[in-house]
Amino acid sequence: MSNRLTIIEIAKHSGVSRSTVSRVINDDPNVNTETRERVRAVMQKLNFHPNVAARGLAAGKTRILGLVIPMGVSALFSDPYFPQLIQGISAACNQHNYSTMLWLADPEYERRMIQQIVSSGLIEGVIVASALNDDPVVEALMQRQIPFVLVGRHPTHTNLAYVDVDNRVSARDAVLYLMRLGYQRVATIAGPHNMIAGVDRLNGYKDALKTRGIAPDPNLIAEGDFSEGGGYQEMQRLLRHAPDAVFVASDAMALGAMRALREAGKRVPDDIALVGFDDMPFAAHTEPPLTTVRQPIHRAGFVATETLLALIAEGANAPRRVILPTELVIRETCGAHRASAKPTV
Amino acid sequence: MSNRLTIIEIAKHSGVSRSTVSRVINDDPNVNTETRERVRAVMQKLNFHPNVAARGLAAGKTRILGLVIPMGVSALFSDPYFPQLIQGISAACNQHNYSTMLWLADPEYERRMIQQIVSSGLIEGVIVASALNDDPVVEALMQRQIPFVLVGRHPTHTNLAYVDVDNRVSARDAVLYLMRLGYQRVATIAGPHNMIAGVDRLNGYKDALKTRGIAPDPNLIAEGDFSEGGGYQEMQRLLRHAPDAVFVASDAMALGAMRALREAGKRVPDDIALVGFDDMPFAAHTEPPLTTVRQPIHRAGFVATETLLALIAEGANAPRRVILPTELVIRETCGAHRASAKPTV
DNA sequence: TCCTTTATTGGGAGCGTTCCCAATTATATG
DNA sequence: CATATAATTGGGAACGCTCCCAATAAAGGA
Repeated sequence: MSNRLTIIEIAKHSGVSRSTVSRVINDDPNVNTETRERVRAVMQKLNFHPNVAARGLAAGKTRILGLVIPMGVSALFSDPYFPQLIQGISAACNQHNYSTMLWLADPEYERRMIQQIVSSGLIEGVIVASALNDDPVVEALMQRQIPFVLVGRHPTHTNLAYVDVDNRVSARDAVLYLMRLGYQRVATIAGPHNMIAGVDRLNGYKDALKTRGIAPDPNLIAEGDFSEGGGYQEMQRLLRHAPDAVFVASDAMALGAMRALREAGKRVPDDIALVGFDDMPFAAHTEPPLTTVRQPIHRAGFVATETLLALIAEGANAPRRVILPTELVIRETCGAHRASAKPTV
Repeated sequence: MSNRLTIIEIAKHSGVSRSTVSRVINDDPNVNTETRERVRAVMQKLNFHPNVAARGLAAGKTRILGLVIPMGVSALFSDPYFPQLIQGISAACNQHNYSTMLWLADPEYERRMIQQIVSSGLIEGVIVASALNDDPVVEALMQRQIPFVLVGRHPTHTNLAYVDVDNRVSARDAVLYLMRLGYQRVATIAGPHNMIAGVDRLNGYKDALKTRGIAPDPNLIAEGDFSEGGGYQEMQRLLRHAPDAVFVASDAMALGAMRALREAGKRVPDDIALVGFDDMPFAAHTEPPLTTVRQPIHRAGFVATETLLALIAEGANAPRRVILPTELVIRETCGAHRASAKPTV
């Protein structure tokens, strides 16, 4: 706080001008090698680091990115999705020498916050995680022309930059897999309809049915909220319609579903098979271990960051869309390893 | 980015000087009420927000806090502890109109990062979550005289500001509770010895033994790393020494312990009772539900933030230490509700 | 050797605020 | 009504840096 070290001090100590020091800091090639070394040494010795606010003001570059996590999905924040995402983002930031500013968009403060982000002039770009379908953050960002990338595609603005997995195809494949295992009444606990990942996965489920020429049965389709509690609740409801397998759109919900099944005295997978989505760390340790669609969350964060950086550096002609691959991780809840499993294909 | 709105534009539009606009922005009382309203209206209409970097430069106040999460505890980041903490911090920040900057202190970049934080001049103070015992972040912060508060007390620098729960007493009470339930061979899976919470809880365990005049048996003391995997592993080891109850220093480890017990064919709590620590959201949903020490993590984040803000505002004479209460949440893994439980007190 | 080109360096101006002091106006006091 | 006092306002300077252009030194070519 007090009398901070400035570029001028460094200049004095190394017998050059303020400008030269600035050049050294910014790796400008137009500096004599010897001079550069000398200045560097002084900076090191005095443990000098340029003032970010001043650089931001003078150059408009702050090396700071914003990360917005809408709190409509607050419940979600208690599952490991966001931590993993944040780790990915953070890793990329470290690598590129950027820092991250975090906003949990508490709805009450949301508007104010958006303004702050967008107008602070502090931030070079923004990553928006799991936006709701009609998220005002996205609108504000578009309006202000701040570079930003979504984690998860946007339902209506299709040409925004984003990184995502192919939720629809992944879901379809998972359901088809269950069907190949011989299950006849495959239900789903979908994600909320106001999140694109939720609807995409539901559509994938329907695609699978269609492929097999089966009409979707509303009784076999439940809508959860991606949380454990939601999965528990919806599974109880589904139970009344006797599915023999359930595609659950998140591992957290699958956890809840398993709890409901346990309480109902149903065995997994013998009575009802389950496939989850996410491959959260705990999925390998449930009883029995959960078959699930693995999505590379950490990687998504990493890639989103790099995409954003590219967007900032290259403007509109940077690559804008990345689809990351998923993988069906076959463990035990799908019953693939049972004797009684009867693959039909 | 381009031609941003500045205070001067606002001044022109409202027919006053730059200074007056600045006064309005900063709620300086020396402004005519009428003028104030007028300026406010203009700002609103033009959707003006002052440039953070400029304010930071001119006034040294940025309304930005730093949050450092040392990545030595990276594994931890996959359990809901940090999300809850972050939510608490974020809530407090929103309330006080501050923002948070997040650093996951990847060891490799740790030094560089510290410098950045500390010297960026961007940050008014720092919250350090779960510092390791010898964390260089803490040293750097002390040296640079940046206001900061720890979540979890520091082992050696006892007069640093922190918020914490009384891990030692809480652990002791939990263990005493198990003993009152009649268990004879109470073991523990402790946290890592390089984290103060780990050693405090272990000491609490030892305190309880001492109270009952029992010498600690090294065979009944395992050291985990606060992770599920660690709990699993350590429980397998403990099993060889036939404990009848285990105090597990984190819920995540308790989860792993339960998995180990399941695989070993032991029933909980009939064969071995368990008490965890944290009361993570999933603790209520394990099979059977986990008895555990609840600590108010969200609240800790909130209070830590307010403590930091006080520190920034009032300097050294702000309140510096907060101990938050814990609560033993009795569910089923402790066997309290069994017929076979035989309370001795 | 003189002139042109290139490599380095220096310094003024400006980024958008806040802070401080001086100026102006309104209000109160005798 | 004149003067002291309070309320309001304006503008210069500074915050620490980058950018741009001009200046100087070194090097190459005729």
